[in-house]
Amino acid sequence: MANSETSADTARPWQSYNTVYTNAKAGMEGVDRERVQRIVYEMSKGSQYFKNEERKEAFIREKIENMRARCAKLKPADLDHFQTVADKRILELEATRDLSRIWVHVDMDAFYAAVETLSDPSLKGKPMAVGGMSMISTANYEARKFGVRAAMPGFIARKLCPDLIFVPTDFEKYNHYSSLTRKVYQKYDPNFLAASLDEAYLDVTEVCKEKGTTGEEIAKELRAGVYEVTGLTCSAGVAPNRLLAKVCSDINKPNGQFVLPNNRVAVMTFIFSLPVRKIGGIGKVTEHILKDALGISTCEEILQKSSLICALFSRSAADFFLSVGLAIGGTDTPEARLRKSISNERSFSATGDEAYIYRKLADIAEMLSTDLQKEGLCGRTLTLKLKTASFEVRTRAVTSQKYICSTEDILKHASKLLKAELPISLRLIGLRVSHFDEEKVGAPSDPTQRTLTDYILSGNVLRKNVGNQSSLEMDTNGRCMMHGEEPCLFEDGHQTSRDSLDGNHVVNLDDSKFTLGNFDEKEEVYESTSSVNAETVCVDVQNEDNVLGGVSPLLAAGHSGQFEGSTLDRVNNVTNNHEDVASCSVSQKELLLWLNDYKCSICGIEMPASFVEERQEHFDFHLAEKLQKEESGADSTCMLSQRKPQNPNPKN
DNA sequence: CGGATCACCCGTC
DNA sequence: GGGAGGACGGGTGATCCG
Repeated sequence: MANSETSADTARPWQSYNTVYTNAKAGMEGVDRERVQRIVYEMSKGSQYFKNEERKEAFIREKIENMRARCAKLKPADLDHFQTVADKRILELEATRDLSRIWVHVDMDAFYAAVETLSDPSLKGKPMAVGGMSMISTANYEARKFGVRAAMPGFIARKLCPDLIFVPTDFEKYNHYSSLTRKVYQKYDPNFLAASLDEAYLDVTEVCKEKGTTGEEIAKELRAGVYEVTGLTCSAGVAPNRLLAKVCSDINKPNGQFVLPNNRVAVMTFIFSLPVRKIGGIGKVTEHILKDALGISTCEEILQKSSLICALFSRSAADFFLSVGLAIGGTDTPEARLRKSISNERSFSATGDEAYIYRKLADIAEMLSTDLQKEGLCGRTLTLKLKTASFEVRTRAVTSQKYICSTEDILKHASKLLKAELPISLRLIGLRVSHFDEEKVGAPSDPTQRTLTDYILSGNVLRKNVGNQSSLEMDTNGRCMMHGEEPCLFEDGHQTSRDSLDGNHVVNLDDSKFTLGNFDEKEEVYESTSSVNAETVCVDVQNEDNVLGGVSPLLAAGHSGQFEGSTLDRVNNVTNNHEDVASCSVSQKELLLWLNDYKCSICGIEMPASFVEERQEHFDFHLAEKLQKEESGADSTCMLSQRKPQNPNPKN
């Protein structure tokens, strides 16, 4: 073994190579950690990738040093002040606690691998991974015993487990099984949130009441149901909010469940012993920062060091951490959110060949344009992403007046951006379009758009008087994505949507909830406990600035920006969201048509989710039908022109 | 000074 | 034998501009 690189430990250098692959994860019990770490280290060291990891690591260490220095400079008076701030926030957050809901988080066990085993039973019992030499998506439990894990490059996995069988990914198959599971979820919560193909959150409060049963029983029943229709096992967590449910589903994995009762003592006991890393939204870096800058490893320590949290982090970040410490997470059914960007990127073996690079760029531009047109979107901002041969990532962006979506326009801007970076040796090129027209276009109450929206919504998708999403799709961060419709259309029935922080990630849901719920009436909880009003916030800013002025100008600036930003955002979003609703992309509404993600709500035809293009066509058909009836209205052209797709009458 | 934009970072599956 | 993904959203600090 070589031990040149790291200075920390001369005998066992790999011990200081912090890889994510040795984290505690389901199925990792009994893994020879040291062996895994050593092999990963030896396969990695000296590579460009490894060097880049070291560079990043050094950067984080520096950041941590800065934070420690800032901590050290805090005087007792400052600490007092921040303790006061923290205590106040904790009280406010505590007031938002809602223990009345029962949430279930369902997580399929080694989903892709399990599906592959289902279609090829000979794989059963053998170590297997879905993915290729460059990257593994999922490994089955047999493979995990060797330390093989998701997100690990295949060639390292093979070294860890020479008999490992590789199976290429097949998303159509996973989609199919995913939709089968969702039909089961639907029965327990028609508004369930799909977090990914293999994960979902269900609010089973109502169904528990109806059936006079417990969350535990429901979870058992639901898992049995999933097994029945798919032959696949899953695990579940039952808890009063999503943040906790997610943690709980991991506890008895695979094919198990864990129930956290709806009482404060149980919840607090549970959260206190939990390492922060278990919380969704706290990854490797944040864990590292909390640990080495603040000495925080468990959730309990977050509360113990709440003054430091408030002193060092922005308000939104501090709020997130504090609510984690309090085990407060999302209990509402969040509104659908519209897509904000769309992107496409590809890796290839590093090259400096300009002709090749330009060709790749053109390919990606084309794929991106296709995706945009599929969604009927155009955007003003184009971002070029490059990863150099040394794994350094750069982004370069332009924003133009015009909304673009054609391959030519994209390529034109992208080439310009790329040109400025040449000469360069690259291993990845990506393009992203954002700043969609939705955000600007459309009067708040354009009658035509309203009509169309109503039309789509009226497709019998609505169920209970609260929440009408046929099924919300959440993005990878646990945020909710389209599929459903917009909050302000059902404001009246949707009052539950303003608890503090969504458990699944740091902040924004919180902000958007404010705005979407729009703060007129019915603000019981927040009104009294939190500084919702712009005036209050501004006063806070003044105070903070004054105090902070003597401590850390940098921090003070950060704080004030934060406050003002969020205030403004709220104001902006109130208007924007109304506009969004009115002008929401037709295609983004498309899924409203598919009951149970399967059956057209208008004509009843059945079409699985994987028939993407067929569905689009089918939707266009209904759209055209509808538009023909209504076409007399001139306003509709405005909308059609932005929405692009193959509608009967694309004007300009 | 405030808003818009940019660049970069983090986290998730 | 070398080889470390793709897509998305959010946060934040810097900088430019009017």
